[in-house]
Amino acid sequence: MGWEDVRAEVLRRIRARDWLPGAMIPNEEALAQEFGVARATVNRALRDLAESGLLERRRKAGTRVAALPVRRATLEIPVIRQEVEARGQVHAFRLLDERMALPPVPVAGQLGWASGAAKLYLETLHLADGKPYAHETRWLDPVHLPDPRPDFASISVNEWLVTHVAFATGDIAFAAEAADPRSAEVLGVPQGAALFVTERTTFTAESAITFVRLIHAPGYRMVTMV
Amino acid sequence: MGWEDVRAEVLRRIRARDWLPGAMIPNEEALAQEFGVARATVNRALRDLAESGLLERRRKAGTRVAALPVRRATLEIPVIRQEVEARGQVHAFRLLDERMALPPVPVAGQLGWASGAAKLYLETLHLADGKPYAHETRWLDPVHLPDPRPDFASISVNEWLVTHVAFATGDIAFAAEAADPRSAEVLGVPQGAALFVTERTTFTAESAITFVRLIHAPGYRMVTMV
DNA sequence: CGGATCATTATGTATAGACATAATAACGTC
DNA sequence: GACGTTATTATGTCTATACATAATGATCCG
Repeated sequence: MGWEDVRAEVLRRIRARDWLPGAMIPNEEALAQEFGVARATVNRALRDLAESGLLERRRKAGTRVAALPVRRATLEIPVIRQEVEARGQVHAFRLLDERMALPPVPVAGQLGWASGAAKLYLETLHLADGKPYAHETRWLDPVHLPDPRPDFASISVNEWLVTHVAFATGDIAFAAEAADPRSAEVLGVPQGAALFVTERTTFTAESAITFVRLIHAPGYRMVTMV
Repeated sequence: MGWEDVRAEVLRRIRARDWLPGAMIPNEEALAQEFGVARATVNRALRDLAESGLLERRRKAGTRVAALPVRRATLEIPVIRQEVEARGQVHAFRLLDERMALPPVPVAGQLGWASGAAKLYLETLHLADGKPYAHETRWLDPVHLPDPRPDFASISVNEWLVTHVAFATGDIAFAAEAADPRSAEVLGVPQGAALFVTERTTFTAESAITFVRLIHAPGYRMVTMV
């Protein structure tokens, strides 16, 4: 009887509605006795279910089945190359543009960059089996780059960053947007087509490193299991 | 020195590039000695970092910093009412349609429903502060409903399901789609507008319960931290 | 040399016992 | 009855120890 067995049994009781949404369940001590395991084992199982949003736990108050479960799904956010290769396709990319320029005010603002400071702008087209897969536009603070700059035509910016710049925190946003003229041209779709967009901001402890927009080709779906 | 402190210190070393991507880190025993804690405490910390994709662990092979980290972000998928209320707005909904009908072949196929069997079709408009927030279309197997059916005009289908039907597994997909005539009319946007769509399929152990499409009003963004 | 076998090793998990912590419930006082 | 204090309780975490398990590397044998 391992902690996964305990979790499975608890999950079964929730699904079978032995324990109803909003109802308290027995405390760890009692469950440990019932299953004949140590309390730590029950704790591990219940903690896991709480992390995925099925249980709500509070000290002293006890454990209850979530009434309106906020399901937590984990999204895997791979490097594009891995994503394409996982589909059994060949990944390639073309660096379309690379120049120093003034970032738009909203971008500079969100990243805490002083307005009027030029940053590196990079534009890349990712291909899967030779067909457009995603249009990447990126603002990057060149402070984090060595001199001379890496050759981003041969190694993708993202992969260079993850292997050469300190791991970082950040946030990710997903949205639907109409294709602007540039993305439409690059991806070979009509202007105004509905495209899935991923925006990612990455920070080190002190300052913003980079802001990327990934505009995916039509038909892109992000899938997860619950 | 708790496990969160251990995690913080390990994370610091990864970010500071003391431990490079792809490199091995000391084993649990050694770290436990260094930090003056039990091995279980180190284990908890390293396991947590491995779950979020920053470390790769294999028995006997040891622990290494992920070379190309597949970042795992957790998405919270709340009930719409909670989502709207969390934004400080008032949630309301209108049941637009409720009837028995034949589900389209792709829907029936994905859910494993026999073709030719009529199911319940429900169409709902969710409002935030009186403005269109999301257009919900749903196919539901009436097997899971009591007779007579609940009054879905007064309690939203989703909330009725989570509180009255056994918890279930399922999958969720996100995509960008152009507004079809019906969604455009209901949400008050031009046809072809880029809309964010969430599709969710829910199963019990045996059979499919429901398939929902949530078509969000323009401007909808799904955000997560890493 | 190739391949099967076995010892070694790092992580994975279980255990009993202990103390910490947060939150509730009970109590006493005014 | 309202309010502040204290006791109680369930979860949270840590420790030391033990054994399980998977993967590697070394060894032995044909």
